[in-house]
Amino acid sequence: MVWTDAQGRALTDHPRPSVAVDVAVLTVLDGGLRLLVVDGPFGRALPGTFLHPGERLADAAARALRDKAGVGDLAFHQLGLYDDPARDDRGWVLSMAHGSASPSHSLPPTAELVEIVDDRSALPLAFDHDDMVTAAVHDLRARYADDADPDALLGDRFTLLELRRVHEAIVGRPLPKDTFRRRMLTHIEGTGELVTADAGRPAELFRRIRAHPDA
Amino acid sequence: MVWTDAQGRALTDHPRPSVAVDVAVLTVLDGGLRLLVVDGPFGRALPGTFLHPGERLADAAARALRDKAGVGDLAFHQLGLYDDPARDDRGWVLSMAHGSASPSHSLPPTAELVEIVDDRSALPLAFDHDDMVTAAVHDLRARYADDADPDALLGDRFTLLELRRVHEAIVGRPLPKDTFRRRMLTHIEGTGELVTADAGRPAELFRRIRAHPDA
DNA sequence: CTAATAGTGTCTCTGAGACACTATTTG
DNA sequence: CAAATAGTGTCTCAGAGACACTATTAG
Repeated sequence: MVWTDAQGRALTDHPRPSVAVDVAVLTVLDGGLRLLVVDGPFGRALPGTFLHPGERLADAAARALRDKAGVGDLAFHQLGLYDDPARDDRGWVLSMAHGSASPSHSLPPTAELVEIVDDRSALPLAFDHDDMVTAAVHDLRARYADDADPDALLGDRFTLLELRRVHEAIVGRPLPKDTFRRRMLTHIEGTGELVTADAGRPAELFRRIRAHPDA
Repeated sequence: MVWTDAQGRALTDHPRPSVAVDVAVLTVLDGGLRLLVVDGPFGRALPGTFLHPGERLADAAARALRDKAGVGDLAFHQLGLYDDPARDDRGWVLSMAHGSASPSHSLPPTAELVEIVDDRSALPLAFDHDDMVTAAVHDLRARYADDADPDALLGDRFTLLELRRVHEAIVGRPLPKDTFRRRMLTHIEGTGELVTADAGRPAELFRRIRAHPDA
């Protein structure tokens, strides 16, 4: 049996698009957001690849990160499918944009990180990757608005100052320390441990609390 | 010049997936959420279609709604790309799920509307369409949480009772009328007009306010 | 001691929820 | 008049922001 679409054409008669995945990996460095980019024949671009036959999108995205940028084990999620037929000169290519956030020390030292300015890459990217980056930044901001550190940009344990620096980089403005502390205390819990910096009173180390208590 | 991927294969050598679009159209009827479904060879399913060569996803989704369900002129947005290689027995088919909301009176009288119970279709759907519906319901709820009527489920003018009924259907629980009124007054503005129902004091008609004042 | 950083007490403002009240219509 | 629906006054509670205060370290 051959399945046909509404126009009576067999499925296999349809020219099909190539499907790609691209991943916008964001990180926090020097108090600001940065984006992982790779250089290729089209200039600076997000790490990406074409979907292999039968492959899952998540697997393709992980493969792109590994092969193009040398990073592994990142969590990411879908942002949107970019579908302008003219978005790629090579032909009809749809690309599923993914967003990810990861601590800068987990990226290879050779990784090229460009600044995020005004929710965009400071250096222009190939294809429609600039739009993907803006979507990734907005998505990151939305997910950090109501949680402490959902993407584990910090390690298991962290001080409230470290957590606040991460949030400030993501929202792009300074946050009041007292309000921030009280707001976060519903999402994190103190270990008894103290850690001392160069000067001043030692800070307590906190850890994330599992899930939302209302879920 | 022939572009190749990281494995050195030419792009055109890749077997490519079929790409489909599916649309979860939600509406409010009799105080509850309903879903527009169509009957096909696989049973009840969301209206959908295969992407035609060079076509935009939005155009394909609009075409599916027109051809499969007889509805036009709906706004929708992307929910996610469903990519399980085994999701469709006919072969390798990726499907971009879209969500939409539209007033029930704008749907054809013959449209089949199934109830939404517990964020799912009361009747099971083909493929992975049940998952798409749940995503659409959550998306709808998120977008109505901070706005009056972003998808224009009501007409230009409406009473606060009508608006509250819509929100109650979407969040799935009754809402207190006084709090709801005060919360909505930042998103809507009163016309001077009054409208009288069967009994009781006439209600004022309101309209949506353009955009968020903080944007 | 001072400088520096961590953390708290408290006031104000705003918004949600609860509850009772007033206002305006039909019959 | 009673019934029904629209809309308001007001109290309480919770959370955000502002500001000043206390606490604990290094030197």
